[in-house]
Amino acid sequence: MSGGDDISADERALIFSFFNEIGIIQQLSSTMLNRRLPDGLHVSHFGVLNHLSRRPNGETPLQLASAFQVTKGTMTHTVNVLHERGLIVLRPHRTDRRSKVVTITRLGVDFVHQAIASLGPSMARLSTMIDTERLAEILPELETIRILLDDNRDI
Amino acid sequence: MSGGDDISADERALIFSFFNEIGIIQQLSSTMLNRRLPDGLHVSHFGVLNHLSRRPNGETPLQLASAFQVTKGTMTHTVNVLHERGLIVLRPHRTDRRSKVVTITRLGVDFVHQAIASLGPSMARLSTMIDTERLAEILPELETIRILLDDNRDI
DNA sequence: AGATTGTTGTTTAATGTCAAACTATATAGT
DNA sequence: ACTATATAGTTTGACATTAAACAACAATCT
Repeated sequence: MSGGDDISADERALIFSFFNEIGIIQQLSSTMLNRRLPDGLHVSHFGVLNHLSRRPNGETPLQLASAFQVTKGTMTHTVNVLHERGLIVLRPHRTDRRSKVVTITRLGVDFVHQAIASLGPSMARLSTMIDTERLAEILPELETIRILLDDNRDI
Repeated sequence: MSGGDDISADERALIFSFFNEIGIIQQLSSTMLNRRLPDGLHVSHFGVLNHLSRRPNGETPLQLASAFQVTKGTMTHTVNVLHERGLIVLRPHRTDRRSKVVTITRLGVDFVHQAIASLGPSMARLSTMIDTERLAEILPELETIRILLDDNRDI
């Protein structure tokens, strides 16, 4: 009886619909990307590599997990896969002996380029069909919602 | 060399960012919903039940798979879980003996109501933080993109 | 210093999902 | 009618992800 759960059915339906669309788009896009990615790699792997390719100093597994909003266990698994394929290097952290630093290798950079090339045609076709200006307009809204959800994980 | 894959790095980054935000929002929202859903049920189960609660005549597994953009095998699994828990009924299709019709049970309807009640407070807090008018504005854009991706699954 | 609490990464078991092969029925072509 | 092709649902094997328990180290408190 502490109140706060009064919400109209319309609003609830709106939020449900929003999350539903998000879920479907995610499923369609990741399935599409997974099919196009070289060598059986998954979107999650590509995402991490792409992220690392912009960070020459590397990041810790926990930073990666936080960036992609997956659990630590998931990132352990992802990092292992990338490591087994020689796409990243794992080094002990300089000051914190609990931690590690993940750095992308030459091979990893090459893979990112190759993956982007593989996705190129699909991206090009998408960009002709999607109004990318509209996309640019709603992207900040999505970021806002993402940050909001992130900050209220315990909700 | 058949052309068509000329796209600016900016546009590519935009599309990547979009899909990345979608993925993170999906992960955050489904994690949040999964934690709040009663009896260990998953968002995918709730989604199907909620869908069926609006369709008294039921739907075939394939229609459900299409509505949620998952494979037939995935929907077989989801339907099995719901069936084991007595939340749906499976009947043979009237005219097509390959097919089946899925209908929600009384228990299933109750579950949907219970789940919505469980999610109520979270939804209420979200609706105070998110600008729902903005949400309503971008929802059609998401639908457009979803339909576009759906129609170009082979891309 | 010593004990408590927090943080980083790993491990384990369970589950959702996919792709591909398969069965059964339906539809189309001849 | 017969054959070939298409469609609905299932099964199998692989894998990404999660939650929870765990080990090792760090930070804090007294």
